[in-house]
Amino acid sequence: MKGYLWQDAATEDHPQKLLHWETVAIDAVGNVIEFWGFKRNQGRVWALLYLRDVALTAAEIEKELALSKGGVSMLTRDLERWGVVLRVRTPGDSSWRYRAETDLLKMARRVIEEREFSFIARVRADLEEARKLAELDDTTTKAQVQRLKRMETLAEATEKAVRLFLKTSRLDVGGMFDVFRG
Amino acid sequence: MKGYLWQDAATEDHPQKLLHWETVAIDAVGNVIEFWGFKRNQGRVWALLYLRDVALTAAEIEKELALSKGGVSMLTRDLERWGVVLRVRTPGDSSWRYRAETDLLKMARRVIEEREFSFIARVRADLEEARKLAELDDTTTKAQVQRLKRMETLAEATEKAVRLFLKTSRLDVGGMFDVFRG
DNA sequence: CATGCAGTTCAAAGCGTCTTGAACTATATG
DNA sequence: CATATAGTTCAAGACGCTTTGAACTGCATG
Repeated sequence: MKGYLWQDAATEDHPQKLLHWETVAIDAVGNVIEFWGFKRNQGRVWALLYLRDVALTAAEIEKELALSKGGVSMLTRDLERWGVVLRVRTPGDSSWRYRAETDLLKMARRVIEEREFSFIARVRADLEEARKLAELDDTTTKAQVQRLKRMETLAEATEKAVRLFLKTSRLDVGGMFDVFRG
Repeated sequence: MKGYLWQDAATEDHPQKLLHWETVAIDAVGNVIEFWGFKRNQGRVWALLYLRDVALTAAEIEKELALSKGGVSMLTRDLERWGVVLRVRTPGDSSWRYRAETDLLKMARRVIEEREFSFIARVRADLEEARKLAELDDTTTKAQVQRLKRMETLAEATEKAVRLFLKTSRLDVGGMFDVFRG
């Protein structure tokens, strides 16, 4: 059972340039994105770039969010790979800058689709295998086979629910995309 | 990002009385329940009791699933509290026995309702607070307020999606309850 | 009411993931 | 092409959750 810690990052002793409301919003996004199974700091970096609406350097991100140099490098790479952050090089500038590109739900959906579906498929396959093996075994009772089938039903219901979750989020956010791009 | 390890518990060096298909089914249930944010072993204990369909003692559970004494005590207490396992004392028996009572989805739904909804409510409240604070600040641009509103939309969409997930699972499993109780 | 087994508790260990920071590589610039 | 600065990598450390196991409590039974 995952614990959701709500530590205010501004509690740190590092000098913070972030405004209080920025901290609140950035951490809120960090928490949602963690809920979706990503790293909290991936959400925080995206949120900072999105709120500021200017391209920031790695050094600036590092300072604002009190992250390490290596951490920013990895986090921006992840966000870039997922297409939610763009890396730009302004002429006459010696370092890269990062800019929020699109919304996060796209990224969340992609992962749920790729990872969670295959996960549930695997569970279903295992339960099916177990039932088939049990049926070959003389000592298995009819009631046990029934119960294995009921477990399969459980997994199927789960898969169906997740599928619906994705579909809904896609519909819901159809409108949201426009808002985001507006 | 959580890794889902699929280790076959039968790989252990402990003497196993579990049949192979039992192991497969029990671990599959453990994996789904972990996906829902519970402990893998809570699912495994429930699955063992459900498959066997007889009341087992803590010592038997401990042996079958290769768990510790203290672990079984805590796991059965959790399952009992959630109402998915019943503790029974047969006359002339010096120890308690445990029996699977109902399906697991009920328990998963309850937690998603209680914990995840309040979680998302908190995210929404934080984003709203941030926006209100930002609006009081002269240096905040209109675009920034817009972006904060868009983040709220994101959280709202998430909440809506989770709500739909619950509703569907409840409907879906309306039928499943009967199957489970059949 | 003594004895032994069943059951509980919780500090410490285990384990997996995330983050750090120092060494390294790549790139811009004089 | 030398030097400084930006960016990457990854082993080690930090952190949080789960499990263990030994000390403890409670309960049944003679």
